[in-house]
Amino acid sequence: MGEGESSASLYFLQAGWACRFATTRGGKRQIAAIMLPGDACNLDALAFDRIGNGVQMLTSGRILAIPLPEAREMRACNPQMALAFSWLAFLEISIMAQWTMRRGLPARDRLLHFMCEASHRLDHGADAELRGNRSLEVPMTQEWLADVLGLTNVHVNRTVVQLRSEGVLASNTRRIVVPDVDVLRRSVAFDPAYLHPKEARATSFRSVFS
Amino acid sequence: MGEGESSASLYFLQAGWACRFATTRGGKRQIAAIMLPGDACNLDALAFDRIGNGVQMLTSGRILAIPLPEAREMRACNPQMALAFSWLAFLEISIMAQWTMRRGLPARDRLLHFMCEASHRLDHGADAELRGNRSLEVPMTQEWLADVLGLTNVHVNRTVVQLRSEGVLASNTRRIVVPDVDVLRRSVAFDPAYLHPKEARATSFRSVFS
DNA sequence: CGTTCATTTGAATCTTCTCAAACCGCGTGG
DNA sequence: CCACGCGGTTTGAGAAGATTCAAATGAACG
Repeated sequence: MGEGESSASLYFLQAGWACRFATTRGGKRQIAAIMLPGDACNLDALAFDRIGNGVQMLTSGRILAIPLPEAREMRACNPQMALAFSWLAFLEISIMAQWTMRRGLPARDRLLHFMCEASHRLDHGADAELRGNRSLEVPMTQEWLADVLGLTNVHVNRTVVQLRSEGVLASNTRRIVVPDVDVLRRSVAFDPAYLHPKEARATSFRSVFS
Repeated sequence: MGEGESSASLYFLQAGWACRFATTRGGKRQIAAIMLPGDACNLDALAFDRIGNGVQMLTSGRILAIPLPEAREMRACNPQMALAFSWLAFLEISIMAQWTMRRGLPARDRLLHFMCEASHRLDHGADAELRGNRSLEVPMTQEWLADVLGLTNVHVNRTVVQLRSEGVLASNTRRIVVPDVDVLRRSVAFDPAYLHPKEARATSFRSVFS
């Protein structure tokens, strides 16, 4: 799905990692959000004709597509569904506020904060396989990670090398690995409240879309 | 309204400037959004019990408060209203994505981009008085602006001084002034598409809340 | 094996921050 | 009327963090 296009369906990610991105005037790719199992890829299609962001898979995965008219129908006729949609939208807002905040942190904290977010989101996400894991695999090259964090790939690399020497990270090509999530979480200040982990992710909802 | 509190009402800004902010662990204030006439201040109260951000006025103004139960009632019983709420939420998402992106720009562009956003939003906002003005008054100290842009007040100042010497800005104490918005818009790459200016801001909506 | 993509390293440079001090405008109380 | 304090702006100098450009190394895949 390219930037500025209009999409015919609403997409829900059921397995795998994906991201939403924009390309700046300077030709640089800016990743605006990452999607994990259970997340919607292009909720805004419900409201706007033209989508601001492109969407791309980071891994192989499974996607559920709901034709837009059908999705709008669901929203209009089923109040539970409408609530679930808007709950997802507000969660996105909450997460994006943190992404803005994160941009103010130094590179090391920025990277660790992102890893923490990912691990918490997987813990509460739709893919039961991924919940409560001791370790975390982030299926991104350092270059993609740089676009997520708003850093250069070079600087991300220096930071990764550093964190590896501290034992917080491991990495092979195309993957950043957190061997022990507990160690990660102790190494940076992270308050998962903004992910609203406790509040039911509209339970009826998960059973439908995940 | 403080951070982490729960709010009893939904607040709509009818006149004046306000902002949503969070305080970081380091005690620094991070402004997550600014609200202009016609904007909702705490839409997320519709979904979450505890609000992540504090809300504060930047100027005197006028606020419309709708008790939460009543707002939820409106959403549930009036499909038009529900659509309007969610349209506002998606607009917020779109704007916040740009705020993240903006953090990747150098200070000068960051500042100008923000000014452009403000001028466009005022042009399409609820306060008719403010529409189509040749000049723009941003009622913020450089220190607040720094918190918006994620810069230090010192660096904002240097940037302001520079832009003033170029004739793009003027400023007296407590106010940044753009004498000529056209000059501003020519001085930085800015695409207002993300503000979805064309799409009706749920017209029925504006008449109710503005 | 050669090609391509990703990671790593170095050196120079740039942007922004920090700390510190001076300055200015404005209102308050002496 | 003046002295003072306060919040906001301005300036300087040094340091930290991140970028750029360039090149070397490594891993995977046909």
